[in-house]
Amino acid sequence: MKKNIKKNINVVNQDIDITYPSTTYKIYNKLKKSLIGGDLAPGTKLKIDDLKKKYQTGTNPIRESLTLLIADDLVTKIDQKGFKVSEATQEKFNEILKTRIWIESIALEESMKNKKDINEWEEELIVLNHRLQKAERSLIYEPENLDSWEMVHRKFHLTLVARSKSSFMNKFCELLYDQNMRYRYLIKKKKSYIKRKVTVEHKGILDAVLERDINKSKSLLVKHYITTSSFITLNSPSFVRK
Amino acid sequence: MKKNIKKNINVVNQDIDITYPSTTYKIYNKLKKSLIGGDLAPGTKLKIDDLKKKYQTGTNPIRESLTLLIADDLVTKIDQKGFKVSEATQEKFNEILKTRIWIESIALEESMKNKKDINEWEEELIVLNHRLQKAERSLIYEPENLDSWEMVHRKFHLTLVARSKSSFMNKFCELLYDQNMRYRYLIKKKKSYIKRKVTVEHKGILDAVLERDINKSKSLLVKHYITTSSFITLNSPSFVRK
DNA sequence: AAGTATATTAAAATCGATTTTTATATAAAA
DNA sequence: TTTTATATAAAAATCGATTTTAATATACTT
Repeated sequence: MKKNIKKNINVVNQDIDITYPSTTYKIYNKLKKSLIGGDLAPGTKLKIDDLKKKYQTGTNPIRESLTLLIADDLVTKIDQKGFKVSEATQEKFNEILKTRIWIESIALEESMKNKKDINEWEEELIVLNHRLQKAERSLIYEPENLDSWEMVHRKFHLTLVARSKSSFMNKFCELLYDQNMRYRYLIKKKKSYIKRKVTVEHKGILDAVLERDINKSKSLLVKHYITTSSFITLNSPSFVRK
Repeated sequence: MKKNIKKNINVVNQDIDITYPSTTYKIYNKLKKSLIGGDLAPGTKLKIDDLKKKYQTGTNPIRESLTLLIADDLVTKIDQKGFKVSEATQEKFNEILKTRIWIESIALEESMKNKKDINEWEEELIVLNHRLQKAERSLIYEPENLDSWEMVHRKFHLTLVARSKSSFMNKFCELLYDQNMRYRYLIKKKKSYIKRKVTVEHKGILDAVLERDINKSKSLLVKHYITTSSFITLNSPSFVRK
């Protein structure tokens, strides 16, 4: 018996193929949303049976999703003892900030040195920045809404550093961005996060990129990260749960 | 019914706990060895049923191992279409080399700037280099033998860059080292790899580190990587399988 | 012959039950 | 009381069968 009608759905006299993602993929995304959005407190034990009930599915998709989330450093596994939500500490946040600065400085420089399709890239950044200025900043994390401030912001920053011609660098940047985002939402949950006006900073970075001034761009990007991070740390002395 | 006697084995009048790793963990390591050692050709389809037979185990440990290997970039998954051995291309190798140079330059510099326990670190490097000079270089990959040239070499290089105080940097370095190692073994399988005399180069890097000359150390490390890579690329124009 | 629909086969993905291991509670000994 | 052993409960890990999806082969149509 079929659960879903998945193929050859007849729509206006034309057969089209609709392929749905696997259960694992869907659960992975739902869990990831909860983890980054701060709905699951750091250190929380992730029991297979509980998750099976919650997501109405079997052992396999749950375990596979959790295994995927290890790579994102959102879930931690101890062999034979199961999974838990990765801890969030001040030290780890400092590592994320530091590493982002190291990695993204290189990635931005390489993106700017890379002349291939540089005009298209600059135009894309202008459009993304424009959307960012218009978007309303929400308190909740909704990755499925690609027009949300958060998702446009993510795209803007990742596009900035995407042209180093290294898929590894791109992956590292993405990982670190999501890690950083998680900490922002953890702080929000503590209601101690001050919504900053970052509009001017983004415009500054964009202008420096358009001027093709590599050092200025890098230093503004780094300054942007340090300023934001100081807001996170000053207002919340510790992430460590009780 | 128990498959293994795993606990409270009485040895010389004393009960000790011996805990064996999970099947998943064991299969993961075996597969990783095959993937890095070049026993599994790039692009090969990894069928669950075949692997179940080969490793005499069920679906779950196989799928979970493969999922773990995605994070190592040794296995690629397409949703609903299964797993395959990650492709190995000249472009990807160039990316690995480039990214290693970027990342490890920072990591080495930070390792040297970090004065905490610096003497112990230098001594550890001296010992590792000594062992490296003595070790015989083998053609096959045996990660279980920690005294093998390959494993000592790995330890030497990773120790060199391990003190940046960023667990992310350490993870990136490890990932890239293993990726690079895989390409070396793929070349070996093609019998086109010339065993180089790298002893002098390692000694050079070590001496520069002991002199605490950061720029010299970095430039020798980079030179070491570029020289090695030129041997890989020159002697084997393409990794792409037929 | 080339394309399109249908049937068949193969493989991926999932399920639910079982086994193994760990964690907790209880009882016995020092 | 603290420690150590044993029993019980809970959770992780695994298994084997079933379901779903994709790939392939076959028949049908233009």
